[in-house]
Amino acid sequence: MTSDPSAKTNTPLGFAQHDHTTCVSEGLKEAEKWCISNGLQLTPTRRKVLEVLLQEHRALGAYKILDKLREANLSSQPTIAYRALDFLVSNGFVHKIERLNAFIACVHPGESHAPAFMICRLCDSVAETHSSPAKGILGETARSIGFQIERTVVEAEGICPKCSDVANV
Amino acid sequence: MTSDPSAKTNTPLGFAQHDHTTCVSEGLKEAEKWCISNGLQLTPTRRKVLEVLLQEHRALGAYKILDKLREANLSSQPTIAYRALDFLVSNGFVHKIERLNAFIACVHPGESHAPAFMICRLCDSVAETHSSPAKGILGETARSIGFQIERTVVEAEGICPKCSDVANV
DNA sequence: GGTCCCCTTGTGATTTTATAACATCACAAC
DNA sequence: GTTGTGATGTTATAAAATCACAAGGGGACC
Repeated sequence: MTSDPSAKTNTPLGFAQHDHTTCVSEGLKEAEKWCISNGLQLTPTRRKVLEVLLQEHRALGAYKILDKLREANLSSQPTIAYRALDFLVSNGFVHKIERLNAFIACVHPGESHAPAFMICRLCDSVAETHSSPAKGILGETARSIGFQIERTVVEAEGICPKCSDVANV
Repeated sequence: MTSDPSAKTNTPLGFAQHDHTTCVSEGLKEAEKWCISNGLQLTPTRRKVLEVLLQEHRALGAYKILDKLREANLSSQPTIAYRALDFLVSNGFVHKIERLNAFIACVHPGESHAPAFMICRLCDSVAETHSSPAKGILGETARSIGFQIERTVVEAEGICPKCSDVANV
């Protein structure tokens, strides 16, 4: 099975080829806009953390991020990174990948969504897409017993198209 | 392997009232059967860990479990607990709740299934049900881009019926 | 009986991830 | 100027997970 990376609007970034330079600049621009219009501060530390994450379509652990902060002559204590991450996660710019205890930049911040992730266990890349767990069996069950879903974690682990191709060659 | 003939297949335990004494004994019995027929050893440590988890319909962290092992005069090093947990998870007797970095006994071991969990953020109880993420939008996306899903993590966070009632009284 | 292999456990150290507790700083409002 | 608020700084510690290596225990096989 060969993957066809040629663009499909439905193709999640991360596994697909794309103009990556815009990912960072666009992402930062989006965040800035959102912060301004919501009275929030995209401070240097927060901005740097977001930038670092936007540079990769993979999840980074908090301590890897901390290293990057240190390189940038910003503060170097765990608390700092976690605080920035809290802010970014709360505001939807970054998601936590629970399966990896790591963080990844959101590919379409601002939109409210129920994100889902595909994690390649070979190359560690992560692609974001969306799910609607509340519409499926889980949602039915929850409604039937009176469980109020506030948030869902949906993470699929497996093999990405690239690694799949390599394995078949 | 059928484990649960009664009609509660659609009602997750954990939030529901039920005869809890059987949860432990039945769970252990199931595990024993499975191990015997598969040439696996349900050693004292493994058995104790499973027992501890069966006693609660909530997730326990590895170190909480370790405490219980210590109380039972079994070994007290993290490695011990993690090894037993690995075994139990691999064989489907226990699931890891990624969101909580904690573990919970499976309510219907033996059946192959894609488990999903509902986690109450107020009382910390956890109920297991099942999902079919591969059938929804996520599955479609994965197929369309050639991502091979091997395993899914589906965890819903929210408020359980009990806590919901309390809040409304 | 011996010995080999495999699975399991024992032990100690270390790494990775995350939070607690408390002090300080900057800026705007009053 | 004082106060309130949000952000940062600093130190310490808790919690979760893994690594490396030694040793026991029981079948299978000769």
